[in-house]
Amino acid sequence: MLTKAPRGTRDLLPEECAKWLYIENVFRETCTLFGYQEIRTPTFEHTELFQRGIGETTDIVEKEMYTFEDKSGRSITLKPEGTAPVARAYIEHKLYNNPLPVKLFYITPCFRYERPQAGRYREFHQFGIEAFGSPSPLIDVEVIALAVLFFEKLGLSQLEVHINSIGCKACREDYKKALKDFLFKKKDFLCDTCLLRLERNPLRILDCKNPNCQKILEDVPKIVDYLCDDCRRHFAEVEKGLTTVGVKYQVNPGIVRGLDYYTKTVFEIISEELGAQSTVCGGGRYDNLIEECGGPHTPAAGFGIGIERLVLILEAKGLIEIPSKEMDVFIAVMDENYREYGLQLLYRLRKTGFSAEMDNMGRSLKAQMKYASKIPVKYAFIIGEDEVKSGKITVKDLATGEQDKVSCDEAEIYLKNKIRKGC
RNA sequence: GUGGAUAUAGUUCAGCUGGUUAGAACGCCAGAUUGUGGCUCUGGAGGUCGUGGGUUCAAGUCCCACUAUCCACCCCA
Repeated sequence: MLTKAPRGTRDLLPEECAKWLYIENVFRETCTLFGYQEIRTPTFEHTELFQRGIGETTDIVEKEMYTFEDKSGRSITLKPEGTAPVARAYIEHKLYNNPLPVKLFYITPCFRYERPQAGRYREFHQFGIEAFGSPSPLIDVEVIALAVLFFEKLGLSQLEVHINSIGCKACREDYKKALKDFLFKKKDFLCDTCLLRLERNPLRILDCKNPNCQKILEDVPKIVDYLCDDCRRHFAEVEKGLTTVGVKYQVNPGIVRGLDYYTKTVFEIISEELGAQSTVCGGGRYDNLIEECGGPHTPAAGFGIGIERLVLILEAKGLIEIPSKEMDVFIAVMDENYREYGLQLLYRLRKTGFSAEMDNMGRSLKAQMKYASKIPVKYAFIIGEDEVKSGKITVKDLATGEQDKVSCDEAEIYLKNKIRKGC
């Protein structure tokens, strides 16, 4: 236990960190292009926020939250998703006094107590964006388009965009009733979990994967047929907007999303590279969340992207760039007598902006050279008796094996000309 | 929470029906006549065989429990 990360968590070793950093940079870049600004919210919140925001009957709140009491008896929960905390911050800091819409993005760890699986961890990370204050379908379009552009920048253009509308409060109730009536007649053919859902949350039956239920669902009433005029118009404009900005999508009536706060547009972006967890991005519009959390009526929309899943896809497709960790210089010294001379040069180079390294293991010159080529490093500076006497360092290009003599004073200039960097 | 598979060096694995000091490859470290890497050769370090019980003269090898990992269900990112 002592030497093992807790179940469902993991360490990102340097090589993996480099990949994450690259992806994060692409995400930040994309968000900036769309005018979204970064926000960072706490790792934990009052439990109440998630109960109220996500919904008491959702799986997340019912069985997946990391909830505990702190030393003064407050109920605290590690954030299971990113939207509710951002919504809370929006209200707390009265960001609605800014010119609307307020557009924010975040990169955050999330925590859910579940059995780990392919692309599923107990601590996982999300990229997300939220746009507050605009009821316009063009915001829905922008949110989806931002995700799509982000994936494209990473080289992923084959991902499927599935969209649906689950209506507003009013039309959803009508639909739920119609759905219940329909399914009630077929209840003998539904699986056990769907029978439970029939009472508690009938919408959830729509994405059941049980083959028998799937068959029944073929003729199920579709929510698009129950949308009110406003919701119908909204959805049509989302579709039109997506087409205008060149986002390919498909309408999928099965997309209902597991969080209670969604209204109108919901969407998922799916990859076939992931096993059972095929959703890499999920989001939609949530026009009531801010008000339910005690803020002014504020329509909003956003998405969350699972970073671990994204990395899995990029790795499967060979699209992940691993930046070279090659260093500029290794200073190899003959023996202890020349260490000080080398050390001075080492820090001179580092201060100038060259990455430089020197032996700290008491290795022989030969072993130092061996180590230098393993790091790896572009140039080895060799310092011994001759070099110190003449003031000229032996420089070896480890790629070609060629050697040069360079005045110690002009080492930076030499490097600058060779690798166009620093100074 | 449910089901299935797995658990041997840093890594990937071998170890047949239980039988002497648990192996290989790669990696790591050090040498190959003394101021230099990548190739080659030689040597070395490194394993409570997931943990705890049990069966047996004897268990990495059989049985049980626990833990962890992987996969799937549920649900989601």
